[in-house]
Amino acid sequence: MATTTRRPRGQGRPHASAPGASREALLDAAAGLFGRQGIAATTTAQIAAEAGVTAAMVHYHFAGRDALLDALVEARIAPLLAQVWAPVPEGTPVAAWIEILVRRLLEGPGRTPWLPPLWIREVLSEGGLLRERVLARLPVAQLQALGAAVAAGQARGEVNPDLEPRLLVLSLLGLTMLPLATAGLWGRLPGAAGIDAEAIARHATALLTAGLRPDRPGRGPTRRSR
Amino acid sequence: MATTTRRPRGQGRPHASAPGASREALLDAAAGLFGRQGIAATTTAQIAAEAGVTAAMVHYHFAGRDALLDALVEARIAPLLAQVWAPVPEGTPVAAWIEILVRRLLEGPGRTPWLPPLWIREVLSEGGLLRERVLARLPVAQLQALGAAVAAGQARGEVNPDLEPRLLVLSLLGLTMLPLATAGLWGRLPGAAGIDAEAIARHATALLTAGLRPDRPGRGPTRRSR
DNA sequence: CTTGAAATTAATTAAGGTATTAATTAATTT
DNA sequence: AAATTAATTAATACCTTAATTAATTTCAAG
Repeated sequence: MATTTRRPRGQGRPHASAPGASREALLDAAAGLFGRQGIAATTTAQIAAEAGVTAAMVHYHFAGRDALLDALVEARIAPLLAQVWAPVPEGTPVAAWIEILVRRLLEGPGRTPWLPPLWIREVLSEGGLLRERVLARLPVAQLQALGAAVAAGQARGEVNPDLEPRLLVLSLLGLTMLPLATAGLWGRLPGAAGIDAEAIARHATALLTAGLRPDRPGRGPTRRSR
Repeated sequence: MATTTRRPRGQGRPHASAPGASREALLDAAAGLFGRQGIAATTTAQIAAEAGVTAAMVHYHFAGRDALLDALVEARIAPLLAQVWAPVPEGTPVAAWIEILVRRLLEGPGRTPWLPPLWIREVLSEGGLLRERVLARLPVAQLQALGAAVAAGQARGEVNPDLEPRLLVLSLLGLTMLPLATAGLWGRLPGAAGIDAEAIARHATALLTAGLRPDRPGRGPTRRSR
């Protein structure tokens, strides 16, 4: 829990520090709590406490609780989205494209502890409170381009024809963000310690590349360098 | 919205109907609302209204809102869990086992509209309100048996060695429950209509079987009979 | 220095939610 | 029948939370 310097602050304007510091602190506190507890279960008082200010500050820096959500998407989530969906070189083959996306997902959002649970819960889940706001910022053109590339690959016989191009991105999320979001869960299942982002990346890539089948039947484990 | 006969009911004990009817109605209403809005965002008053009774009934049939969650897990979720994890014949090969699980997931939980979102949001997600309750009912032995079978298959060179056995079940959920839970989302993305449970099953099975690669390079689409 | 704007806390208010109790009617037992 | 138990609504007390306002302190510009 927020190990910020929590000396009880008196009333009045505080001594000069980084400008906008408390605003940033509120956004960070909100992101963390939302990731851990979900948005609906988090009160403004909790956010303020974790940020080291009072609840009134939420209404000073933002118009209210709802506007805080807008600001969070704008300031913390949109940049990560842009990072993942940055353009790939023209003509990148589908398999390579997918692998790039997996790597980016695990290097950006995957390293932001609050993001995977927040994404799963508040964007993908039915009735999630960030759905509309994030939906409006999805890079639709990029998504469609990937779908088209997959379909083209299928037509040329280079991509598994039983795959549904429009489900592929969701599968990607299911193989990366979902395991990350549930990390706290399997810690309590017997014998499931020591699964880190690297393991998730290897597993996801392996599954996407070859499915359950061995890469070349009969070989030993392929040691993936890093 | 609950198309039950909603004639305003007077005070006092109602005329005999199915015994325990209002209790069941409350559980159904809770499941539906929880699936659509999430647990934290659903009030007892909403549940009661959808069930056609007053909020006081929640405290009559259950000890309170919290005990309602226990009852929901017991009466509505545990049976679905048991159905999915019913034993498979001794010695079933890994690939077939996985395919059985995919089919069961889509035929049981997958046909229960409220379950996928509820599972994603309240079981898998960090801080989900059903986590502890469901965790206590997971068929740990079954899960471990599957993990062991996968590891054995890898040792014999029959299963992709880069897969992480302990992540496989989660991957299964990511390829089945997650797309179902987000069905409401892609309805609003351009050109993504008409993806039903059948399509999800085909996509998931294809991905698990062969990954992105065509089954036998150069062939046309394999028409999967059903 | 003085004055107005900025950043913050404390205190208050209003809305909404859960749980509780009393009253009411139907069913069951004696 | 009479008494008791079961199922239900209505009213309300209590608590939590979001939002507002007033007071307080610091900063920056003339």
